[in-house]
Amino acid sequence: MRIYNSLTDKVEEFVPINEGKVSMYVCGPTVYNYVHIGNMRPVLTFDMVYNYLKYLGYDVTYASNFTDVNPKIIMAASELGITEREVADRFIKAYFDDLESYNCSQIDYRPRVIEHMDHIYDFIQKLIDKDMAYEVDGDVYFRVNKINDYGVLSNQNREELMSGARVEVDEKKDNPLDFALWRKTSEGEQFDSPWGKGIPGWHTECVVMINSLFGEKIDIHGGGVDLKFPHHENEIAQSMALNSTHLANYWMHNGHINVNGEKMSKSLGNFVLAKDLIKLHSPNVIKLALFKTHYRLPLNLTDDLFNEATIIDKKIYDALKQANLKIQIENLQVGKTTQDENINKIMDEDFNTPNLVTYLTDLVKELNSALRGNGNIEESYDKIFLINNILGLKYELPVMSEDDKEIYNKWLSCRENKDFEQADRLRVVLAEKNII
RNA sequence: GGGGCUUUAGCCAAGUGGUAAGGCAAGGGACUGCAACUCCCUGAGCACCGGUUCAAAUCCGGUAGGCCCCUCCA
Repeated sequence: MRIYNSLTDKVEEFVPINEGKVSMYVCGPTVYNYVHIGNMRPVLTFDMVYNYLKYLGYDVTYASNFTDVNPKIIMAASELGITEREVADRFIKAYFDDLESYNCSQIDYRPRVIEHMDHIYDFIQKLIDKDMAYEVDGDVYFRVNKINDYGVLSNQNREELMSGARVEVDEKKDNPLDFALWRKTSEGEQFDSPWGKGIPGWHTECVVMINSLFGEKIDIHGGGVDLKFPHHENEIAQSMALNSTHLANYWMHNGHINVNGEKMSKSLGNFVLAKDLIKLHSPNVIKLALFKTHYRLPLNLTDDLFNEATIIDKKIYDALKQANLKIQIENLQVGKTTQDENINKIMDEDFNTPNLVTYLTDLVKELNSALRGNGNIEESYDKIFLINNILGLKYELPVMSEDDKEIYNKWLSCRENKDFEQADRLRVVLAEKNII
């Protein structure tokens, strides 16, 4: 198994910290609104990563957080006229609904900032004690200068960052690049910290959660490419300051999603919410559309893309449905094939899902051919399901009762005897039961 | 200004040194009592320029498009 590691910008052999086990953390949403399709890409991508690691036999522990303490939530609360907790609860609920409608795997941990406040205080205090951070007027900032390889993830250096016109100078900071670990607030929800009332900085929660759920270092840390800098860079800086580790051995970043060639933005009004897209396309179609492109590349959502995915999805379904029928009528034994080296060969190269989708369609072709007497139905069928499980594709196939089987056999014999009138009646019955 | 990604047929997209997978669309054909399903055939020399090499879409340098980050946007 080889993974592209953003930390080194190389494809590297994956070696877990503990043999046979994988710890994985992915930055989750700030729950101040419904998630859009851009938020769904990491969800679906790392769901696939999780599924593939499981397929390989790893014992995977997967965590993804909710940012439920954040200035955006304070703003949303004031706009909606409800409390910050109500905002967070509402959109966490909506997020879980989205995950369900997209047929996502259940993951192991869903930490919230609110549950980790004490850990955050401890963490920040330790940084202050080590002089890696300092308090000014109720704010606490991290000393970026103390980290030698600051910029290791995003390939930037302090000097260039400093000279950049975008860096605003804040009188309170020793260095303009220093980032807030704790911020004094005067409005909205406030927490009583050792440095006064306020809220934690965004970059701290992920490190704290990882440390308290897994320890000082995990195997895989994931998220959208936009989080590389400053968010992930700052997570690494804090972890280096306290534990002298880069927090994760493998950093993975998924590319962005555009819609019809344009970046999603509020001003363009082209935000595609996850809950709206799922009304237009099934989860299978959306996943196929996504996985037809490698996770690291940008992805442009268009009608053409979804049309193509819809056709692939239907072909898979049609073949599986016919195979399923034959399997039940002829009592074929499926589920015996649990590994396929072709899948490994494809996926071991940094999760090459475009090639996996191609292989999937090849297997569908094989299955169709087997259904016409040229090949092994069970094996092709099993392999297709191995891939479906990795990509998170779900197909509901009809289960036939004894009666159904009888009707089906009768239909076949009527056709054989050229009793087309009766055959047509039976065909309608079978079609209504979704059996053919 | 700095960092990074990207450019392969009408469209989507693999391939990262050895002679261009696959899909969609289009056209042609086969199968078929009817439905549905299925199968086969047909297309590019890889943005451009230069270099390295016996050999480059693949490596190096440059030019030109597109995109992302440096604004708590995945």
